[in-house]
Amino acid sequence: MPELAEVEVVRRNLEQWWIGRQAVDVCLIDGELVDDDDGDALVDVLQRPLRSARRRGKYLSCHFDGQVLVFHFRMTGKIICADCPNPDYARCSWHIPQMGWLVFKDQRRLGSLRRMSSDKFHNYAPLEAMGPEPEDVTVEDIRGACTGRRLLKTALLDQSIVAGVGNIAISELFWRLELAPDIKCGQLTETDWRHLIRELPSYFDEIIEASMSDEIDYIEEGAGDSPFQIYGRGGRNCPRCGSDIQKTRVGGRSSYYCESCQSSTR
DNA sequence: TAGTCTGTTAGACA
DNA sequence: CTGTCTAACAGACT
Repeated sequence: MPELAEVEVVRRNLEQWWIGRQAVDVCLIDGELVDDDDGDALVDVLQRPLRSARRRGKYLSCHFDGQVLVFHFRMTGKIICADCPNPDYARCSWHIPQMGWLVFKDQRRLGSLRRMSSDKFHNYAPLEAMGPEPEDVTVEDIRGACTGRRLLKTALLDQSIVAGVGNIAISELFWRLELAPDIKCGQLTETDWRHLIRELPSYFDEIIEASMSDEIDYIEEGAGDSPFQIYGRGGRNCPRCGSDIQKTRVGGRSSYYCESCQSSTR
């Protein structure tokens, strides 16, 4: 569940489920989740009242008095609300009375959970290195960070340039902007740049809205329809012009695009 | 069995 | 120095 939008959905759900409450029980299921000697400290922090849940790029931070827990979900991590502490792939669970078990699930176990003091959090290196959020980024921020020969896709996936953009967002954004999947930074017109900057925040806003669930049981994936127009829809029809959606590889990752709308020659 | 996957990073290479 | 590619992480799925 790993792009900005999905992390933001988790953050909003945690605000509903957890803020002002405290867990009365903790199950640390996967010992490798934390450093060997830090399990007890993690269990202690998880039982303090949650003060706030914040997001920066794809990072989620949970703030307690004096302590912070920082999650990164990588490819398959997520936090759900369940009625037991050990559903499949659970790595750590904590029980909020009247609410249920909050479960950090992570099928591939690439995600991470770090505990640190509030002081340390304020200069936590991975967050310091993070570029501006999509709503704050400017044309100069992006253009200044990449030369004309660089793939736009690669530049946008670089978290130090813009925070939170993932591989799905790239396909969706490029389709909205009618940009070829392998367009280089130097090939964008002034208008393209302006549109990109404008579309970035609105894309995420829309996906967040479409992905939100006010159910207390936060959806497992796949239940509803995909909010995506292009990603994962190879062979189907472009919602705009009806042509076939193609799948290709750019910058080592899959890109979906409409051959007709997103022509390479401009 | 081989290829794939919403992420990140180190190292090889051009 | 720039930028791209691959492998690795670890596991499930097709």
